[in-house]
Amino acid sequence: MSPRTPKPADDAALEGGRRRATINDIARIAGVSKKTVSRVINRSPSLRPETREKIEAVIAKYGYAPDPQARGLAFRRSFLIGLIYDNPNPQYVVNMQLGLLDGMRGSGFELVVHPCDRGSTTLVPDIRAFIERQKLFGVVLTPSVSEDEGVAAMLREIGCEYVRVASVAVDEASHSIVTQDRHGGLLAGRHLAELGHRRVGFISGPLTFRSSHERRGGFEEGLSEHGLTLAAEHVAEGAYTFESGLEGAAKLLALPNGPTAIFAGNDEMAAGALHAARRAGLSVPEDLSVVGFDDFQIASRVWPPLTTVRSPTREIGRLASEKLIGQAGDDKRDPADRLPSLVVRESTSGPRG
Amino acid sequence: MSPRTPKPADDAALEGGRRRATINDIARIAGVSKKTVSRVINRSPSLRPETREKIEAVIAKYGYAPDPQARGLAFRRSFLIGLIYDNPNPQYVVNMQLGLLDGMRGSGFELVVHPCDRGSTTLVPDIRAFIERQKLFGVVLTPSVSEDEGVAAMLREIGCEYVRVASVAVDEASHSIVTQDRHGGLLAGRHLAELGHRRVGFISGPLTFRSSHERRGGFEEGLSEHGLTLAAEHVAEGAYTFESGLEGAAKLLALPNGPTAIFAGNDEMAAGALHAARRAGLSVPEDLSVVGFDDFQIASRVWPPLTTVRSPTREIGRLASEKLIGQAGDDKRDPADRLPSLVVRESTSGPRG
DNA sequence: GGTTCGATTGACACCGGTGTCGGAGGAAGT
DNA sequence: ACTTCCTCCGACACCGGTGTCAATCGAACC
Repeated sequence: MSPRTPKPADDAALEGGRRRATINDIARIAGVSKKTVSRVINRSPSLRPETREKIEAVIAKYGYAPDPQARGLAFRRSFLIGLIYDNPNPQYVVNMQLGLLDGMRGSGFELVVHPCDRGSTTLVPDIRAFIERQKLFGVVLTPSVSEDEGVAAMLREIGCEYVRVASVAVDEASHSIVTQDRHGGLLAGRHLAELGHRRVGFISGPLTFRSSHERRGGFEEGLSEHGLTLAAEHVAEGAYTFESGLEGAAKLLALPNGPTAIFAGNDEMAAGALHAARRAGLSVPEDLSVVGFDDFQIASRVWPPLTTVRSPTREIGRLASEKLIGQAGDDKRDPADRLPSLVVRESTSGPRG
Repeated sequence: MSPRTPKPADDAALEGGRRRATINDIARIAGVSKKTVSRVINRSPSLRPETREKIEAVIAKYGYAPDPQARGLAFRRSFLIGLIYDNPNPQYVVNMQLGLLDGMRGSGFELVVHPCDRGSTTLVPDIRAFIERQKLFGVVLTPSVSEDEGVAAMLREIGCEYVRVASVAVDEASHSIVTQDRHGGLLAGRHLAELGHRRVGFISGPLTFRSSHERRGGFEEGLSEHGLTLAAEHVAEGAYTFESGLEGAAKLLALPNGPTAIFAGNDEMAAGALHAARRAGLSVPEDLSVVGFDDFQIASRVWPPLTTVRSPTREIGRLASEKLIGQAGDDKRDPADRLPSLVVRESTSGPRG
């Protein structure tokens, strides 16, 4: 009937917690304009401390939190972070998500996931539509989409914040996080060399992945520290899949003077190598040592448990989201936490005899 | 200088694709009010077909898509779906996410992930804050949070749409998707009985998970079809973890007249059972048959590859999101697709002798 | 032919925030 | 005492949609 509901009724709902407070409520109760409340929310410096405190008290009392949608509408930008990935390994994806969420906690941002297919002809427009539709604040890209320059160019063009996680610096420092895969490969190479192996093999990931080259490069570096080299015929090209690891290892083991140790580009392929060894009647580690990469769950579930390189995926994820929302800065943690490390289990030993 | 920028300049940006069209642009160009454009977006029935077509043509020409934030603000509800989970298995989580995205494709909704800890004392308020902050359209809950009545009560109280994925109907049909774990257990029981085993063991998941009871119940049902029963001393309580599977199996294998076959509540525990058998000097399947549940990657990576029950997680996820956004209905797929199925590999055979 | 009525459509306020700009008020300068 | 300047704050429009309600229109009615 009456043109406007009387305010007291609204306030009752507010007090009772049946209605969330809005900026108007806070402004009215604190006796200021909504713009001033907005200034408190956005940490504007030009505010008298008393005013700020008065408003903060009211905000605290009513548990007010600004509506991200309304704020986003006015800002022309949402408070959502997109994770764009094409890595099919579930554990990688989940660890990355957990890390991203670690870095976003308490920031008011949310994580929206967006798997994609790098082989798709509509990759770039699809990602673009995703970003523009939701007016994403920014995106995190992981390998191998993170290595796609077409996608990166589009992101720059539309002015979307982004962080690319990759095994080498594929972009300027503010836009990339490097995973130091080379260092991981080096640890694997050193380990096998130190155990006394002379003939070692390598099963690479797909050559379209930078990490394949980095892991191999580091591996060769580790070997060379001990005067060893990686013979070309002892390298098999895999695809980061179990089956490709099985086939690659089978090929190497069929060689007349094959390797006594194999470094596989990831745990999945190392598990395949274990199966290949079993089929060839070889026991691990006595007849063949195997080293993996990632230290995902599978590494400790297979038999024998895999010696592998642990990659700090979750930590990397945390860094990525912190960098994206500009909360980086005072990172007091040891940078060594971000380096891959070697986890020695039972799949490696010195060569027989 | 001038109070308003002349429109022509804006239109140039629009034509050039440098500016996204808004409802105002469409209305102006189509020569109608924005409210009428809004009506075509929302499929309002009271619109003359010619008007609708005229507007749709303009929308198509400019590739207009409504801004979810603005729409959400007016609707007091976002177009985000939350996935709330506490299942620590990466593959489960990723498959579920993929399934949810399958069901949401083209609907304009996005998926926001929210892992949680069911043991936390602030579980309910945390989830509530998550939902209210983003004004989520709805949420999907997976085990075991999906079985929490406190969470469900809160969801009903705040009027949030939700779908609970669980192994039994924990809520009314419109709010739950049941995974038929009992049927999966039955397949495992039948399989082992048909192979000729007489003494079989079971390693359960945590008793706080409904699925633990369902899988066991189905298993016993399958056994009983062949006149077998599950002896109480042949049951070990696990926790769905590799280690608990290892310990549980070790306990059963140490029994004087232990089981010749073990059904583990999931693949992780089955992998643990494999390790326990190896440590006990038993070979699988000759001395011990092992059956898992889930058919995650690990099942085919261990040695011997596991006979296991495949759960259609991705399919379940698709159903969940379709139900949530009300796109269910004409599902012409075979309902049998949603039933667990048995995948026979090399970890099972008849008992020795 | 005037009236009634349902089907279409538009004007306007509103969702809950932010940007712009101008005004009030006190301190400092002359 | 009168400017001048700076600090702090509010009025108002706007972001891009939707809800409400009234206006318009042609067809059907008496």
